[in-house]
Amino acid sequence: MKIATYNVNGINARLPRLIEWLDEQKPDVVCLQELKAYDEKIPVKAIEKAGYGAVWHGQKSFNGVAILARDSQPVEHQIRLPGDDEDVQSRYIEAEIGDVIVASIYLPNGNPQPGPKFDYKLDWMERLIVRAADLFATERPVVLAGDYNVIPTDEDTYSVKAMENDALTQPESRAAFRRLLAMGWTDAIRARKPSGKIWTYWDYQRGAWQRDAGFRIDHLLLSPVAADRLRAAGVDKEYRGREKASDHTPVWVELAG
DNA sequence: ATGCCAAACGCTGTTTGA
Repeated sequence: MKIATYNVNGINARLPRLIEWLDEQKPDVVCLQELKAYDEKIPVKAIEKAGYGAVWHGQKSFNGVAILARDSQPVEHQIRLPGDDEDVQSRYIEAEIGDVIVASIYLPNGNPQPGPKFDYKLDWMERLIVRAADLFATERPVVLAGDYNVIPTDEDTYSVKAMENDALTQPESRAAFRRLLAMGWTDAIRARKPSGKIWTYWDYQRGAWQRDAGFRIDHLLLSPVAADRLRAAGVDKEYRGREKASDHTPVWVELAG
C-alpha cells in the first residue's frame, strides 16, 4: 500500500500535473494540501475519472486539504483539529482507508516570527499533538502525512543561515515536532535514510530549484504498527522540475499489506 | 529593507503566502 503526501499549491492550477502523477505513480492513498479552493471548486469529477475516491475540506483561496484513495472511498473521521472553535482554517482532515487511518495535515507556516502567525502555528501544533495522542492510543496503523512547515534538523535545509530567522527552523517549532516524534511516531523518510540531504520543497524564487536550494518539510509519521509495515519511502523529486510544478513535490511510503 | 515567484480573485492590479 503506497501512501503519499503532496502539497499541490492550488488544485485547479495543478490539476494536469496531479492527474499525470496519479496515472504514473498510482499511489493507493494521497494526502493533498493547499487546495486553495472552496468545496464546490474541488475538481472531484476529474479525480474520480482518474480512479480515486475523495474526501476534502476546502477553503476559498487558501489552505484546503483532501484525502484520495484509489478504487475506494475514504471514510471521513473528522475535519479540523479539536480545541479551538475560533479556528476556521481548513488544515486537517482524517479518514480511514481499509485498516489504515490517515490524516492530511497542512500545518501553519508561522511567518513572520515572532508574531500572531507564529503563535497560531505553535497553538496548532499543540492541538495536533493532542489528536496524535488519541490516534496513537488506538494502536492501529496510522499515517500522519502532510506539509508540516517544520524543518526538523539543520540537515534538512540547504542553508541553516538563510533559514535561521524563519518560523520553520525555530527551536519552538522543532521542539513541538520532536515531542510528536517522542510519543513514538516514526519519521518515515528519516527511518529509511537516516542522514543526507533530502528536499521536498524548493522555493519558486531566486532559482531555488536550479540551485537545488530546498528543504524537507513534507513528512509522513507512522504509528508503531504502521512503522512495522514500512517497506520503502521516497520523494518523487522529478515532478518539481516539470512544467507548472508545485513548489512541493510528492513524498511517499510503501507499507506491507 | 525589499523584491525575487506563483496563485486566487476579479480586473489589467492587489492580496497572501512561503
